[in-house]
Amino acid sequence: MATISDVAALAGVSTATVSRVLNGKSTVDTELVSRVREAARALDYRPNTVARNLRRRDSSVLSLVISDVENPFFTAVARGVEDTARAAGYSVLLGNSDEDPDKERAYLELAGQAQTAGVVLSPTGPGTALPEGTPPVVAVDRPLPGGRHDAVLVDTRSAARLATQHLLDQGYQRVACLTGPPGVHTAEDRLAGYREALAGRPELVRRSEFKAAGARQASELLFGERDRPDAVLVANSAMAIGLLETLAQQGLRIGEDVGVVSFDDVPWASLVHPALTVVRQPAHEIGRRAAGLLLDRIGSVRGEAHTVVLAAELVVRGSSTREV
Amino acid sequence: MATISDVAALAGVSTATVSRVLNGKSTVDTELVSRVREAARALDYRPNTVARNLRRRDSSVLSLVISDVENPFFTAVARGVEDTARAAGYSVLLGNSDEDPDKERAYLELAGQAQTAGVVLSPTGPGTALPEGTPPVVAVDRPLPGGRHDAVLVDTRSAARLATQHLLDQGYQRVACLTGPPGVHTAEDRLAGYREALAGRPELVRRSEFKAAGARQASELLFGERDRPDAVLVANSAMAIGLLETLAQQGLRIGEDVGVVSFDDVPWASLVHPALTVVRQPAHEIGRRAAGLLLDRIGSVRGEAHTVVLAAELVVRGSSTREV
DNA sequence: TTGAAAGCGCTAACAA
DNA sequence: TTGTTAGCGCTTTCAA
Repeated sequence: MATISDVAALAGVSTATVSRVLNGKSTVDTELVSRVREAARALDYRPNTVARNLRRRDSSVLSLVISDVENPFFTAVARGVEDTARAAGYSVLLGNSDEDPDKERAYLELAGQAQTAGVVLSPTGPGTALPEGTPPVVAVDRPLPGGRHDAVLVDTRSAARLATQHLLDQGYQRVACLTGPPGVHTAEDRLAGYREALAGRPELVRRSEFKAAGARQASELLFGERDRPDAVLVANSAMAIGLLETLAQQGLRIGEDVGVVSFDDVPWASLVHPALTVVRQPAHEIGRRAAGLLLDRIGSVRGEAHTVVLAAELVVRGSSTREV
Repeated sequence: MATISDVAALAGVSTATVSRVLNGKSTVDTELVSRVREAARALDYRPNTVARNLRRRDSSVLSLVISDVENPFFTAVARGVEDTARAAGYSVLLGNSDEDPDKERAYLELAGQAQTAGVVLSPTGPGTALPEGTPPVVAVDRPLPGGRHDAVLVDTRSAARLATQHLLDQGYQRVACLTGPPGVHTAEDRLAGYREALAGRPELVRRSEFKAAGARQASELLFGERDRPDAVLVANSAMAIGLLETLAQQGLRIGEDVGVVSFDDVPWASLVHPALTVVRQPAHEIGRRAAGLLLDRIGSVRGEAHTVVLAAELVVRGSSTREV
């Protein structure tokens, strides 16, 4: 690979001039500009971004640390981040923390050491701490403890309340809530919304990790008991899979025997029968807004932390009604 | 952030000694080792990987350029890559080419300029060219033209043949193939397998991009014609969504009226009714093998290109049989 | 075993 | 407008 000195030598100028031409800084004689351009082309020169970043003490890559790459919600967030990052000339380094605080920490360390310009992070839990040297952070989906950081969240509590209320309105009597692990903000928030809607009715709560396997186990317990629920609010789409598998296995008809509302609209929601009623979160927009906030923060270090709270939308389909 | 000089100053040694201690190179007096260690801890020192990479002229990050982050197949490949990369002390820079050769090129440029140690790439198409300065590459899912690069592929042609044969064996008469864009290797391969199984019977081929929307359009055309197919082999899970939506809309019963086999086993395949018969590709293993090949290649620059071809498995469920 | 010194490729003061 | 020079933070000869 040709270096800047090779280009300078071929063009008969100093490396400083080459740098100026290539970065469009200050003004350079048009004659020299074309000589440099030509030399660069002739040598098929590409600037070494590592060297550039070292010198400039920043870079044009953002880190994105998410808790589950196989979750379509986070995948859509990632696209949102990538889209606005790209438009601003940034690229995105993705890390999958897999809900593991150790992995999360490793990726945050990397973000700092690798001179990443900033990070979009969906924290694994309340224990998330930012290592020394971490660049500006925007939290998504879940807030960072301390509230000193920008965040893009969803009003998932109201959504859970509305969803639960909807099930009650449809005549379901024993509405259960299948939510995520204790301490995880989204899990607690959805649970809180559920409780609000219940308004004193007996509650029926089960927890598992945000994966299909855990939700299947929890569902089996839930429906193995004497006082079965006749409706379930489930906290994400992976868990919905575990729940629906269990219902099918037990011969329970969705909608008719058991009303279901799941968080996250997924492409297959309309393909199951009856179609799945969901709480649709604006995942792509979350990513776009987060990247936007981060870019602002990188541009000018203003003080206050901004928290953007987006609304979720209840999309009613067949799984939450008996009038099929 | 503390630098290596700060540590050296505090420990009363040279930066060279600090470097030696931190990298475990050559032998350093135990006394000095502990002084350096302590100084590093006191200052909460973290090496600047950018500077290190510049000097060492390599790095411990791999690039992964895939053609669609929202496709569960590629997401699973990504996990495979990440898992083995992490185990070897590498991290992964993800780029989403979105089937766009320009984006792909941009990410490949980045991989080279950012001194990435290697790249795992699912090429967008036959036009994919590697820019000057691209590190070692291993192709996944689709081969790179020229055959000079390592690749991890799936024998998708045999799988398509078997899947088609299975539909014929089940008594379907007019089997159609809904495949990807012309020139895309996987699209052509699956089509070829379909044709082999047809063995002279009239073929019925439609193409679209590998997305739900395109497949829906194509399906509408396919089922709007006089001579409708009574079975379809569809080339990926996103396209399957478009197809199933169309069938539902037209009131056609899956399995009974129209047999369906789709590529890629997805979590929701068993939730639709009847459950979806699929060709299961070992996505996670593809990722693991690709990362393994890449790490080998990075370790020692041996000549020959290796191509690993993995088998796919037909998983028969209800959508491809009439005996529901 | 240790330190001095050079330099990875680039950018940014500072002079000219 | 251009070139000279001094680093960014680290690793690695080369001497001592």
